[in-house]
Amino acid sequence: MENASLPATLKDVARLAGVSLATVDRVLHGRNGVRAVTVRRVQDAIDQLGFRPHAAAAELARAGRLRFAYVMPRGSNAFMHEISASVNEVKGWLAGRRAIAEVIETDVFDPVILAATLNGFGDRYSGIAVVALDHPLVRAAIDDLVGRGVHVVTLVSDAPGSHRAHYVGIDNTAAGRTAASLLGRFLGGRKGRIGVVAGSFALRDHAERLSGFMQVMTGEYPDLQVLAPEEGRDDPALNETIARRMLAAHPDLVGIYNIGAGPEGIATALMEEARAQRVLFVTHESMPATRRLLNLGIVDALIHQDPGHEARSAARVLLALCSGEAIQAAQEKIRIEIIMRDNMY
Amino acid sequence: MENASLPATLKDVARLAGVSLATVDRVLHGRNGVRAVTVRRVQDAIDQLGFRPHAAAAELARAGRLRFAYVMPRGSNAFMHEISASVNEVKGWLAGRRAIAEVIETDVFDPVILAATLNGFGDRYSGIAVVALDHPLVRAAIDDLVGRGVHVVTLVSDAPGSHRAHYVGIDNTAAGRTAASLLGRFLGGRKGRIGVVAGSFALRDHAERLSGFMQVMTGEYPDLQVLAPEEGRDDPALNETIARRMLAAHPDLVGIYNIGAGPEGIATALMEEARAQRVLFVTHESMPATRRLLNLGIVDALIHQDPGHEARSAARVLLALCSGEAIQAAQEKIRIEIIMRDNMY
DNA sequence: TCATATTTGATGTACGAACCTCATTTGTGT
DNA sequence: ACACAAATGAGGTTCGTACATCAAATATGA
Repeated sequence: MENASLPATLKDVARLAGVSLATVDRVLHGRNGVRAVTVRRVQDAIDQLGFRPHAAAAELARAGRLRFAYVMPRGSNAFMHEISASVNEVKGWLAGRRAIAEVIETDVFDPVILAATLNGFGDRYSGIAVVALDHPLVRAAIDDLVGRGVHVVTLVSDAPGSHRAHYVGIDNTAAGRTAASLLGRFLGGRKGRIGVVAGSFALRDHAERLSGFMQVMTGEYPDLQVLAPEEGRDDPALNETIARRMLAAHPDLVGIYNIGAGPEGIATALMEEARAQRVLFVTHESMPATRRLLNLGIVDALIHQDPGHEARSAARVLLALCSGEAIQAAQEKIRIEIIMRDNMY
Repeated sequence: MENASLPATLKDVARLAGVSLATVDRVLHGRNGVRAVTVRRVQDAIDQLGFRPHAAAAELARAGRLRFAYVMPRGSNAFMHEISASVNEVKGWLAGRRAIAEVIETDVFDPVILAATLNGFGDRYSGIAVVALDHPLVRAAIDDLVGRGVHVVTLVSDAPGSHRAHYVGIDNTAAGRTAASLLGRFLGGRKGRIGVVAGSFALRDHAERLSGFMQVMTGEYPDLQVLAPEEGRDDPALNETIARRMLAAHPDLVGIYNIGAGPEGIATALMEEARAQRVLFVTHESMPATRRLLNLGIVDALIHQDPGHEARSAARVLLALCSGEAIQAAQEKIRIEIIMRDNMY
């Protein structure tokens, strides 16, 4: 690491490696025409000096602009729309950094279509943020892109087996645990049954949330019995039907955890239900609709991930990856936020 | 806004305003020697073109000329140490952006000393982040700096009447409300008394938290009676004494809210207390000590503000202020985080 | 060993803004 | 109209990297 006073520059690397600037440049950009021995010598110098390209200089010198793609689900739920909206805000910031972002909408829930979309990119983009699907076809498409030198990060929904450089999103197991803790604490010792509504258990994030939820419920709140989870396909109408059926079948229902989207349906069912004690309701994501329900007292708490932070984080990470900068782990960590009436924003 | 295809540069501004690059530069940096009419003409051109200085170019040209000071409390509580530690990490990031940050430790709780420290800075720094005190002397010192062209942001603790450009910290009233909601919800209808321990009501943030706490308690939880708040001066030992006295005097004490630092003392008192039903405990800031208490089940929830985010945010804002960049409001908003066992990090 | 291919060096330009100096123009008061 | 100050222009240098070109050195194969 040498002297930490001033960051090392390319010139320093060249001097230490005993080669010219041009050669360092070739190594740094993976251009061919450099012997393996020389490559190693340069890389040693880079390591020894702790050299990191000065992002601003790189950006300034970059001839063409960087092109990023955000691959988002088409016509999906409100939360995804919030992310898309945030991406549009990020475009302005990226423009200032001489990078262009495009939002590509596709059916991310169909592995074949999503993989085809990714495969069709060629090398149009230098970086891609994709709301992924944990499926062999998708993993293969991602790995193919990475192999061709495209930087890929997953957004909101991960594809853990792939070679994506980074996952921008929350730990969904922990999110499920958090939901369970909140319900358990808010119920303060009351006994009864808990209903769980998910979008689809085929979605990795939903399955993980459920798993975390069950961990805590069975482990810490034995007085609360969780009903068999049901799939509402993120559809408010279907969710409403499910919630009504649960309420009717179980007079001792004391709480509902909605794992996916479409909480409005469940809220409708709850609002028409008159019980001595309210049925608690925990759902995900802070959005106009859910904030309204929180204010009305229908929803008791929201488990939130900040779409703005996610969109920005993906942009920062892609930019860092493209320019060889270090990623600030602490900054890019997406938090599981608990939102109640008073810390709403 | 003209043509959005390519961002406008200084040259474009100069051409449109009909002046030279040098004059634009003078206007941009508030150097004197430019007629008011000319200044306006240049600013009109800037607005018309939507000119934003190219961050990377500015950074590159800056080359270490920016000096920032973080004015932090000396020998204070653990949370402040966490911020100081974060600031040290930020130094590295700032170094990469060719800006220099220094941490100045002083007695920020004494208005005279703090004001003297600020007054002594002259124009050694182009930006200052200060853990402020809401006091006329301090406000005057800040205003003086601002008047001399130094960019000032307040950190964690604000000085609302001053001309500081930005406050990096949470809404403490809302934080107090959040604490009350959590206690209220966790108690699930139990009746009883609530104890409140603060550091000092002379500290604006403590007073604000208390105010928010009382708002919610009196408004929403009439079954919970709040005892007269006590001052523990952020001292664990004193806090322990206070907590013991509260527990002894009130068999119906069901919860404690610790507004300031030193929660360990209260925890000690609580751990030695054997009651049929636990006394709930809500305190501020996620740190090793409080996370331990959360894991042990002594603390039920933490109201947290992320010191890393605050240190970085101050750096970003100062950098933006110094280089005429826009501040990303959504990004710089410091959130009131609710931490439980499962979303701890 | 020679011809050829591969690897490396030397050098220059560009990026956009910050900041500097020195000349020149413009304005002001008398 | 003059001196003098204030305002402005012109131009250069710097930051660290990307990228291009051409020459020189070295390695490789027949």
